[in-house]
Amino acid sequence: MNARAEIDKEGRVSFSITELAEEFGVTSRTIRFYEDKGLVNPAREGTTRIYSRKDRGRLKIILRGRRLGFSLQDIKKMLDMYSPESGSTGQLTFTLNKCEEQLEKLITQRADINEAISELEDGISQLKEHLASGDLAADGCRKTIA
Amino acid sequence: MNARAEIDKEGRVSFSITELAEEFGVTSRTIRFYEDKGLVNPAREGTTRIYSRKDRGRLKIILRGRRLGFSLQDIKKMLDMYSPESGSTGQLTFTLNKCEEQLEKLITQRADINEAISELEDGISQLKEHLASGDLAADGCRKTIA
DNA sequence: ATTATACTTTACGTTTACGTAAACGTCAAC
DNA sequence: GTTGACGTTTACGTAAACGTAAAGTATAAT
Repeated sequence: MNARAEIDKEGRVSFSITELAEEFGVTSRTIRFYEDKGLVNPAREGTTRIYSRKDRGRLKIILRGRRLGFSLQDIKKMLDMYSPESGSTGQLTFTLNKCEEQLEKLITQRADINEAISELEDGISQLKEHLASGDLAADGCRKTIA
Repeated sequence: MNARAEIDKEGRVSFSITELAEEFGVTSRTIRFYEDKGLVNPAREGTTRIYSRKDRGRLKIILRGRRLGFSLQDIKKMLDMYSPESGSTGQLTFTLNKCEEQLEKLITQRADINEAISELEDGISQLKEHLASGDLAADGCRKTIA
């Protein structure tokens, strides 16, 4: 396998902190903060942080977790789960339990979201009816909604 | 329609703050805090708060919003949307836009959650396999993982 | 040599969402 | 008449997740 076969656009092997910050739409401060909390651990070249593809993947997971409303602490646990270098059977079992727990939380959240979505959809169509029917006189009249 | 026909168990008409707190698993401090932020507005009997069924419904929405990771500010906006007493066409249109915006956010979140769920499910089954197969050796057992 | 650019650490500031104590009112029970 | 359960307001405290200077380092370009 040629090691340098994929070092152009998407096959990058290492990234700077600002590259990742821009790619993911966060500040470099945020990324350093995550390191402070033990969520990523990039290599160093002197003092400068060098992020591997794996680090980049972790960042992706972190930010998705954040979008889902998890705390950084939870996310740290989940990340530790995804890479079970802690080999003992006890650790694995613990990890498994945490995963299942997390899964249940997510399923609950999905249900919540589905409820909220249908309620919102109902609300929206009601609003549209309202606007369609009673829209005869008004100054700030703004109709086309699509 | 007999007005008192439903005043027993589930047909309650008013609630105290601790009743609601216990029902929803929060502290009364939390509920008062929500009032401070304008999310609920219970009646008063003297100084004591009296919560109607409608208030109770609002609380339910608030807490679901919280589970979904929304800020109280966002939740307040959403609540204001659900009750469009603001009659002008401009207000309604604004409300409609906000609703649709919110709907998109929720749909994105649902997609995120679905991703996270399947990844977690994969992770769980892998962990289970690992536990089932490699469970022969003892405590300090550390296997190199892919 | 200096300017520019990107990176670093240290550290105090800020917002959100409550917790927690202090100090008091009210009503029924003992 | 005081104990206890439940309610109230006021107000300081706190943890999480960064923002935001402040001040220095490193490298490349001018």
